[in-house]
Amino acid sequence: MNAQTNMTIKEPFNREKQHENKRRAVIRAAGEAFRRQGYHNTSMTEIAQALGLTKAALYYYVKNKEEILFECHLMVYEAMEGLLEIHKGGDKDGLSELTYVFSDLVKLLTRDGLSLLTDVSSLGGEWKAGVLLRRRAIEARITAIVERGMADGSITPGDPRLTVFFFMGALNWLNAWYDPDGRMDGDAIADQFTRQMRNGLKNIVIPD
Amino acid sequence: MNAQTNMTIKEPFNREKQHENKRRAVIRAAGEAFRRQGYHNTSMTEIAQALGLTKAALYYYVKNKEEILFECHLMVYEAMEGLLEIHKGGDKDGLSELTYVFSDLVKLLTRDGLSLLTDVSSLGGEWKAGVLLRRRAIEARITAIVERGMADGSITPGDPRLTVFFFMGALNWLNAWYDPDGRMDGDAIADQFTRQMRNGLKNIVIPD
DNA sequence: CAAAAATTTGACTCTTGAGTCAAATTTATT
DNA sequence: AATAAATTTGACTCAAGAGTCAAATTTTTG
Repeated sequence: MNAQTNMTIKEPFNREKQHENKRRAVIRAAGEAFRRQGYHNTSMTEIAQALGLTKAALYYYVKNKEEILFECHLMVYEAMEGLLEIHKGGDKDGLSELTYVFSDLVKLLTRDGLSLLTDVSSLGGEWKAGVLLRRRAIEARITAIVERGMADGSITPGDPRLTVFFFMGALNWLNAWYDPDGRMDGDAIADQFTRQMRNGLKNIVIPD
Repeated sequence: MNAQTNMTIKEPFNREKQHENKRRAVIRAAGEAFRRQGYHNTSMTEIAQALGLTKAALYYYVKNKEEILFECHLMVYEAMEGLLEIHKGGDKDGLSELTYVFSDLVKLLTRDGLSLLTDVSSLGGEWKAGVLLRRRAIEARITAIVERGMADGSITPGDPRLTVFFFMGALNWLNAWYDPDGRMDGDAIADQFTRQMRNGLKNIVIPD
């Protein structure tokens, strides 16, 4: 293992890493703009300017605008799946697991520009299908937790899918009002949201 | 009051009414398309085709595409304000009023193509401001109900605005998944959503 | 039916923004 | 320094779609 070997192995890896990092930055910048102004109200030129580049340069990192939107979606979904993974398989009851998951999801979305985009229609066939598949997979995993909670008696009976749609709305609606640079604290939001979600589902006798 | 008088008074009125009705139809058709595909993925030509017309004809009823989007927003907000008006000033406590309002809101949005659009960014200055003002007015009215509920002890204490954002998300998220032609019953959705919202807010001691 | 008013259209212009590409520039390698 | 590889750019093409308008068509009215 001489210097030569080290270089031929490490250098190219670093190169790719550099490239990949810059690519990420592009997706990031685009994502923030998309969140604020929407996909179609954000031009490639704008995205480039946010990075001190020229539109043409972006195409060195990315196939086209649609791919950027796709990756934006994916980036969040990946993070969400990571969260689900972390909280999986505890011996807690359904409601408890859901509580932890939901709380972390809110925290995830109130941090560093990571945010759920809702514009799926701007993706063509293949890509759109991919995103929807991914979204449904996540919803399915959360639904499964809810179902488990209903089965173990911790969550009030009801249509599990509806149950999930209800509080997923809160997450998706975040983009419309939450300002990362504002004075609202992500953790405080997470706390109140989580309590509201949890109390809405807890299976106890609630007086009229 | 001869025939002449009747005509000069009635006819023009009817004319305008016809015109206004067709205008409404344009907004309606556009709104449905916007909901499904988004504003920018819907061309004026498509909207026209949905009505058996030509793009050019639309401009007889409407100033431009932006105006259509504006009216789409307004149409829903108007209906929502109507609902709020209906339930106003009962002697009920805050939570009760909120329950009725919310239930009716869900029903409103699961009926006849009336649906909340989220794309505000595609509106320019004046129009955008108008829509946001209207939206905030509605949120303020609902927030006021929540505040009253917290004051009279029917709703769990907390940041009222956060409280409202949470369940307003459920309404806005409806568009993403609810299919009017599907087999889900609007009333059933309203029932479960309302229960979930209400339980989430009810001010009782909830065990861990 | 004829005149007038209302409605619709075909064919057009214009702008915006995505995407391309050969050449220039910068960075790494020997 | 010279060469090669990576990165960036200016200047371009191209398509889509919004909006216009004079003329054609349809509807209403007297």
